[in-house]
Amino acid sequence: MLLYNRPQWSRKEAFPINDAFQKLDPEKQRRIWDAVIKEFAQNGYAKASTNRMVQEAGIGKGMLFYYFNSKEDLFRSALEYSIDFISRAYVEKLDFSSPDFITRMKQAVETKMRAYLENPMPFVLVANLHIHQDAAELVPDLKKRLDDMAAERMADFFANVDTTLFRDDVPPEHVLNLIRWSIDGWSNEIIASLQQVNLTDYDWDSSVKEFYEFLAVLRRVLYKEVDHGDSEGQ
Amino acid sequence: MLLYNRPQWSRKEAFPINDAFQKLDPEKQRRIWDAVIKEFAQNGYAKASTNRMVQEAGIGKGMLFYYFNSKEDLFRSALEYSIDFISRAYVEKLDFSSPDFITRMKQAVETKMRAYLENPMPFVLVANLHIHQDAAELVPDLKKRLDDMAAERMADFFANVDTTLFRDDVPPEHVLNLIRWSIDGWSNEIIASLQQVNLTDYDWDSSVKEFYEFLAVLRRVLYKEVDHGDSEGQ
DNA sequence: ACATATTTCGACCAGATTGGTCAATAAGTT
DNA sequence: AACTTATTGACCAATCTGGTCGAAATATGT
Repeated sequence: MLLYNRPQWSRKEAFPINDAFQKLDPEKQRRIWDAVIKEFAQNGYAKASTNRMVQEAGIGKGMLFYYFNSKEDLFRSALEYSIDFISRAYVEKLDFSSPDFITRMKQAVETKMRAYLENPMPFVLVANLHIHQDAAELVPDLKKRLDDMAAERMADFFANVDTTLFRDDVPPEHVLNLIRWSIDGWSNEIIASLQQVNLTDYDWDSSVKEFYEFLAVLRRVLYKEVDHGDSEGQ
Repeated sequence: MLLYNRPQWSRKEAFPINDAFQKLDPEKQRRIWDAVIKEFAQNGYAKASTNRMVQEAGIGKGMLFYYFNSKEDLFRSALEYSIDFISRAYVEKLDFSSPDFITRMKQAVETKMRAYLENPMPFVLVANLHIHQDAAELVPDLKKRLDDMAAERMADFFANVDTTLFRDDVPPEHVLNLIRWSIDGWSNEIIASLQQVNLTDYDWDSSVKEFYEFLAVLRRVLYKEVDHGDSEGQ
């Protein structure tokens, strides 16, 4: 509507020129996403400020509304981008082939760690969604997609686990919880300590080694006794 | 100073009349604290809105600045109140007399749960302090008091633990971590499920029973084998 | 070289929100 | 009645809000 006599140099309102953003230098895209997602993650939708976003991203105010047409579009795009990244870099790389639950958890936590280090903000946004109702209500479809994704992941995660590996004087669901919570606790502390130390000079090797030792301990206390010879491959 | 010739009906600026607030109906005090602390906990200092506070508390705007003189005073008072409550209802009730780590953890988690249910907002405020720099910077002394309190609690917690109770094919620090993380994971899930269900009709009995079973499992897998006969008293 | 198209900026807008004040009044107290 | 205390919400200047737009810079094509 009204398009016919609108001068061509102002196609702005005609349809979204998101492609202008896509054509941007990837580094700049990343800077913008970081600033935008961080602001939304910290403040939800209503209280997030587009002014602070452009300031942190180091771009002019106009550009944000040139790439995305409105704050609402921007939020939707930011969440879509986050879901895409998490799917691609984490969820789709999960490997449920092993029936050994600890092996599964190990693979999952490593994959998540790698994805988180490559691009942490999407994880933060999604994790904080549930405390910002206004944001979640704005995009019910995306919220549902996320919930479904989480539910499906959970189901896959616990499907076809070989519980006969577990010691049999303890109910298997307790063993599963124990493993889950221990590994969560471990990775939470890693992430917490990560935020205080420079990423580059963090001692990953010794951290990974500790993690493997920790998994071995879990095996020893929660699995059936096994003819020893170090069960952990790689 | 300046007190002598100031008209008595305006002692307002002379010194804080916090006592006016103290004399309030305790229920009203509580309503106000809930609103105030919630707003600060969610938004930090700068982004918290006194307007929203008075609206949620159901009092007139003027009263907030009558009880407390400024937003800054208000924040300080709110954090002091929170620290006091946490100390009184949680930290001071911790019992480190038993050398059995699981017994200690059990007592601690029960105490914290009770305190949290009685008055959750102070815990939320203190837990969120570290993600709101502006708030923490405003009251460096209180921040330090909190950090010291946490450090001291941690130290007491691990002091004089009888590690000979633990199975000796696993390093004791791993056993300690395993217990800590498992119990944290358990209580996190309780709190999460609590937020979706009506508090009054939550099935506490079965939840507590599950917790005890869970502790028994921890004992079985992490402690030395012991002549059975159910070790858990009460 | 020029002309046209695309990016980029930031001053600017009206409307909302900010922390804080204060005159008016309601509720107690003596 | 006289006086003190508690309470309100309209009001203030200052700041911030999402969003616009003209102008300038840059890229592209010829």
